[in-house]
Amino acid sequence: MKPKEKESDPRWQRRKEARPDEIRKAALDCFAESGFAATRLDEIARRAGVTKGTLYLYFQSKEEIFKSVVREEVVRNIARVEAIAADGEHSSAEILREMFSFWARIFLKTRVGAVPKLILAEGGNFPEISRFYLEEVIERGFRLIGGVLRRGIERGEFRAVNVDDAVKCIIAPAIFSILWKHSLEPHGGAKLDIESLFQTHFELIIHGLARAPESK
Amino acid sequence: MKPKEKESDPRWQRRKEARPDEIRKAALDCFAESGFAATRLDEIARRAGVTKGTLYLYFQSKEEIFKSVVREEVVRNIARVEAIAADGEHSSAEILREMFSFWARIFLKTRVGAVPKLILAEGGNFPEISRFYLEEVIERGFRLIGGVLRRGIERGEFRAVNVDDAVKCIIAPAIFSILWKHSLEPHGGAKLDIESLFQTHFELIIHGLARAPESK
Amino acid sequence: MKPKEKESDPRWQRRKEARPDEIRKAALDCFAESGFAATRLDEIARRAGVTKGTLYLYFQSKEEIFKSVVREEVVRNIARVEAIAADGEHSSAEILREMFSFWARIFLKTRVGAVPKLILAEGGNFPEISRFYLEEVIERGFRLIGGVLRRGIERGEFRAVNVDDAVKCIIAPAIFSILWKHSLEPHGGAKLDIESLFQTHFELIIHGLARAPESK
Amino acid sequence: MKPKEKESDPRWQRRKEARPDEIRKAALDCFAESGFAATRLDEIARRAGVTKGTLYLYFQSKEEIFKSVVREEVVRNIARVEAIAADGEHSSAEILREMFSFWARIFLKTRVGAVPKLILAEGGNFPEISRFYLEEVIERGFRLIGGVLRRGIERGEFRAVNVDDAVKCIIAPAIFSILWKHSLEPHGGAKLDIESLFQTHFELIIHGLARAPESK
DNA sequence: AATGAATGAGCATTCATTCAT
DNA sequence: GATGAATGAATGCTCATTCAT
Repeated sequence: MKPKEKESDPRWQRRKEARPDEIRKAALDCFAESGFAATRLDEIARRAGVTKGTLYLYFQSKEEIFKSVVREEVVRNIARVEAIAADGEHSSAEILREMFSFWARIFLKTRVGAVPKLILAEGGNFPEISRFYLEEVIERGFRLIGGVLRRGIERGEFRAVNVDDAVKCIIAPAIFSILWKHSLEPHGGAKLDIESLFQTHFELIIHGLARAPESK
Repeated sequence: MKPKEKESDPRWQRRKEARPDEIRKAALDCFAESGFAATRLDEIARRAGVTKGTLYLYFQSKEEIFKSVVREEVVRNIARVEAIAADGEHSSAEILREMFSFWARIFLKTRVGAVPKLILAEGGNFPEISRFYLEEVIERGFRLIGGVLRRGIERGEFRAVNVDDAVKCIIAPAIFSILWKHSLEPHGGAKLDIESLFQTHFELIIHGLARAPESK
Repeated sequence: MKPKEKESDPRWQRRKEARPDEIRKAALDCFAESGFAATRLDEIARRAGVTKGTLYLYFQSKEEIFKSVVREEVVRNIARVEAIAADGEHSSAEILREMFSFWARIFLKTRVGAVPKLILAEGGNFPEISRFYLEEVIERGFRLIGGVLRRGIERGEFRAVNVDDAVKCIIAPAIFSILWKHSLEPHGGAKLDIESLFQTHFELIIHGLARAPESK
Repeated sequence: MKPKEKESDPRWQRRKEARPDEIRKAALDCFAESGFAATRLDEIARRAGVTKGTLYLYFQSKEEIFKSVVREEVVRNIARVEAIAADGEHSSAEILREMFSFWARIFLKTRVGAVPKLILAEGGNFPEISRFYLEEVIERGFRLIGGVLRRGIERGEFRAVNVDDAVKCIIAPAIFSILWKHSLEPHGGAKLDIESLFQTHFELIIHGLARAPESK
């Protein structure tokens, strides 16, 4: 036995810290598959490799698990997007493209994409979560993209469109993508070629936004 | 008592036919507000002005009510959109604009808008419904818009974009609108000005689609 | 079958009204035997001849069942005691004796005696119940007996003792009796001869222990 | 770290012996406040300054803790009461008064008073404890008081009453006091003036209510 | 056709108990 | 001796579904 190594055993240290994360991971999987209400704590526990009681060592309730998942999986990505937007060297169009690219990598290739779907699907029953998500994610994201658009308009890169609306038009296909991926594709929807969609969307938007320089 | 007049009372006859529709109406309201899982049959019955037992006279289960609501609310709108698309006189851009207008009128101003939200949010738990909706509504809608786009490209009105992708880009803000209206606006999201959003979207898309006629 | 007799079938009518009462009866038995916390809803349901779900047709929660039992079993006896006390013809001593007699009949011969025990045992976890019982039963009872004592003192029947204290001294053996009956007698305590105890108590209270030295 | 000094540290040695007592003390507090069922081992451990696991070093189960508390808190007081009763010099009335005084000091001013309440309230679920308490405390106490009464009657100090009943009448207000203090006073019951109550009780018992009509 | 009382399987949550360290 | 993470059986409560009337 190795009772003394407790502190120094790296496996132990990892496990101890890892437990809540494993639970969150399992929970995200379950929530993504079945939604909040339809997810059973038994199932989360099973996938996390613990028992139901253990969940309550780390979280106060099913709802707290949900909140924690949302916070943990989402907030950690906000800063990254903000970093992209803060880039001053590239053209506004390139920044937009980079943001799309990030979105595609993070939200479409990982299970995190389920979070926005969850918010839309069941946020109604969790007003607090909705508000939190609205403030911490959506409004922050809108501000970011709005900033890039304004910058582009000021620099003469873009036409003077209604920025608030344009932001939504730009984001909409990204939202559409994750909903499609999570809700329709598994049930017979045609496979979505995200790269192609974003490429086309980017083209449309840029052509739509761009001042026709030589026109006139 | 007047048990005998039941049959001959015209009001009764109308009611008799109307029952399932009233239930569907009540159910749609409930589903739209709370989602499928969180909706109680008690509540549907209450709003329909009947008792819980009565629901089972017309529907086999909660799930069947859900399916029926989706089917019923959907089929009645398909033909209308197709009629608009079939219009051969106007320019492709005008047809698109007209379709947006229809969407705004029907899906955003009535409870029907809840249906797409329901599909996206909880379709995962009803593969059959998802498949039905996919085939009967989404693919049909895609084909419609895709047709208009191809027509526009053939006529030289639009640039030669990837039609499949462009369809999604065009539809996405409409989807976004109903999700926002149903899931975020009631919980603190800024009020969405649909008219303005669609106007901006249309502008962007048309500029994005349009061949710069004088360029070159 | 007799589908038409629903209204006129006396058994049906009785059953319909009787359900909550049957549940209360079963609940009182369970509570008396095991206390509030240790009583299982399954057990109450079983004894009432219904299922667990049925309990919730008539009561909102386990606590509400408890409250209802207390109210129903206790309040209905208050008026009777008050009627006894209102008697103006008999001597104060006779009224006291009559009250003892009532107590013995009701609280010691029926399961109702468990109620005070429950209050004492678990009232701490249900402050609302404690307060209710205190106001509706205890203070009302104290006032009644206090009234008789004051009447006796005014009439010269009794010595001028501290009425508030005397009330408690008079009631105490009655309380003691039900606690003994419910908590000790079933586990080996000697069988309590209530009649004899009350007789002795009455004697003691009226005449005291001390031999009146100069009398004789 | 100082693992080696453990053995030699006098404070530690004391602690070592004190552990079970600290646990019992904490447990008594909890049981007194919430009753047996509603008391959590977590809470006992917290108040005893140890962890839940430690409880199982000293006691086999929650029930064993309960039993131990009752036994420990009770035996230490038996001899004292017997010493009082053994007094041969004073009058029987004075001995009774002294016993009341002891009761008031010990059972009403310290946490020990909770023990009788626990027995009465939850003894039903612990037949073994009830029997133990009955034999070791109650019957012994009854014998003591009964002895004093018999002595008083033989000496001509008291009237010839039924001794078995009289013992209960004498003890009842003492029981009543601790029940009131523990169960009703904390939830809105009027504050009990024990000194006054016992004084009145003593008076009543010794002299009774009735004015001795022929006395002088 | 309509009712609504009754059902019972299902689930989140609690907590006494265990045991590896 | 002491810990505290982990357990899992137990239980109050919900709600879709049934069926006698």
